Amino acid sequence: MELQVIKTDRLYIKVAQQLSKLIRDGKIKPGERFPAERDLASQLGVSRPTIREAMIALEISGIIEIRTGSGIYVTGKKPTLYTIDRGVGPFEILEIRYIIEAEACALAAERITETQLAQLRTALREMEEEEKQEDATEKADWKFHSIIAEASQNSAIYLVVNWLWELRNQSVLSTSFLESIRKEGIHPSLNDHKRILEALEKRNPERARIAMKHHIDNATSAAAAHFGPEA
Amino acid sequence: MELQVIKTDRLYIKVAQQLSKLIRDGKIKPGERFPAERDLASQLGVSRPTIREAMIALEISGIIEIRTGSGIYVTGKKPTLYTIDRGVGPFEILEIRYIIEAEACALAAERITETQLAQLRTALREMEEEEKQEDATEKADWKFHSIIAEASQNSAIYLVVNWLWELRNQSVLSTSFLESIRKEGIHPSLNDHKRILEALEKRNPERARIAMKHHIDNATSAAAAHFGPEA
DNA sequence: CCCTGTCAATTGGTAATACCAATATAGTTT
DNA sequence: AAACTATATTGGTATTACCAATTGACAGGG
Repeated sequence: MELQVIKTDRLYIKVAQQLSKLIRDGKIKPGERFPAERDLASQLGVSRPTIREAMIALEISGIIEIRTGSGIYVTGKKPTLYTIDRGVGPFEILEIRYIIEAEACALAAERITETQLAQLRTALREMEEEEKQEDATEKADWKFHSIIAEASQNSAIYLVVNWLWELRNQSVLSTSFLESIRKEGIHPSLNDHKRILEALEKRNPERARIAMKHHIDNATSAAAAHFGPEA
Repeated sequence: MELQVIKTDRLYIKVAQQLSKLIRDGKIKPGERFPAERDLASQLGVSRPTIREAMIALEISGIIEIRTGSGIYVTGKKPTLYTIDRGVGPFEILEIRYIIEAEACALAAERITETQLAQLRTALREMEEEEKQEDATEKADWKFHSIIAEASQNSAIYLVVNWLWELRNQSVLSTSFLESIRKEGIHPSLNDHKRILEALEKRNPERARIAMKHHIDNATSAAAAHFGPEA
């Protein structure tokens, strides 16, 4: 018999759970602002430092955004994975994306809804628009991949894929790497994405898997040609 | 031209980065205790609430453990992924593990060191010992899979695999599910793990991939037989 | 009527101080 | 040597204060 350590949750954790429940229940919608810290403290019967501690937990999970002098806003983002010490290199990101996004694509081919197909078409059009701009942000590219992860109907896959994209965008190493790629005119291939979409429209898991692998292979080759494969 | 929002980091983030650097640099080793909050505040020239806010960030990344009345200890864990709202079901965990751990195993077959092979043999022996106990915790099972993820030499894979295991152990739904499985005498198959180890010893990626897929298939079938596949 | 500038109120950021509760350590007693 | 007690050290939470950023209201000028 193994005894478990009795550890009561700290107050800030309880408060954070309560506040995230307000968001989950739709009481405070994306874009809306929380009551001020002082008001929340009063309503919940806790101190302002405790509210601030709870807000830190919510902030780093990504579901709120804190703006000094303005307020605390619900981002509308799903809670994301978070790591403080990011030492993941760009090729490691590509390698794990090759593994996970290919299979996510195959699962999506079986499980995708018509709504999600329509969303993918929209994202593809946005990518076409983005490509005309000089310093596009690849928001549409991320959206495209995020919809596929969502269509896999596995929330762990969804969380991990979005974390990888966030990692890719936040990492100093990765962003300077991506900026160099952009300057050299290397863009995510629209043709690759069109093939992915076609495979999903045909609900063909094998073709979807192959199309996504091909796409990430291309991205990896482009990166390797730029930096060399050891980066 | 796209303007970027100028946003300075908050003080607690700067402090958290500094403190995690102390750990990374080996200044404070696993098991060791941080100076008291009051002392840290004095040394860093910030207030105690700011130290506490920074510690919250480190706590939920898993690299420190806070014990009331005792102190703040370095856990020795690598920073883990963290999500507040865990809605990932046990079958979703198994599904993504099927995807990622199989490929991690194939990569490990190419990249594993003799030291890691020795660590795997030790973990296997510990699993044998654990199986004799009535309420084993599967620590050795986790260790076995964690070593393989590490041997893949992809830190993103390592982070995600450990996050999945932590998710599996922390989720209320998953732990009650695992407890039911344990009560019915369903244990992780030692034979499966032996086959995985053999494939890694032979440095055969294809056999390693197949062995890991077979193992997770077996775990999924056992779970499905118990709960039904919609859980 | 619209735009700009100013001021005050509201908001978050950080700090200092206080007190409570949990733990650890040292000393005393059995 | 072990057990018990007391004290010091530690984290947990709260109160209050002040600073800085933002927002909104209002007034004045074009």
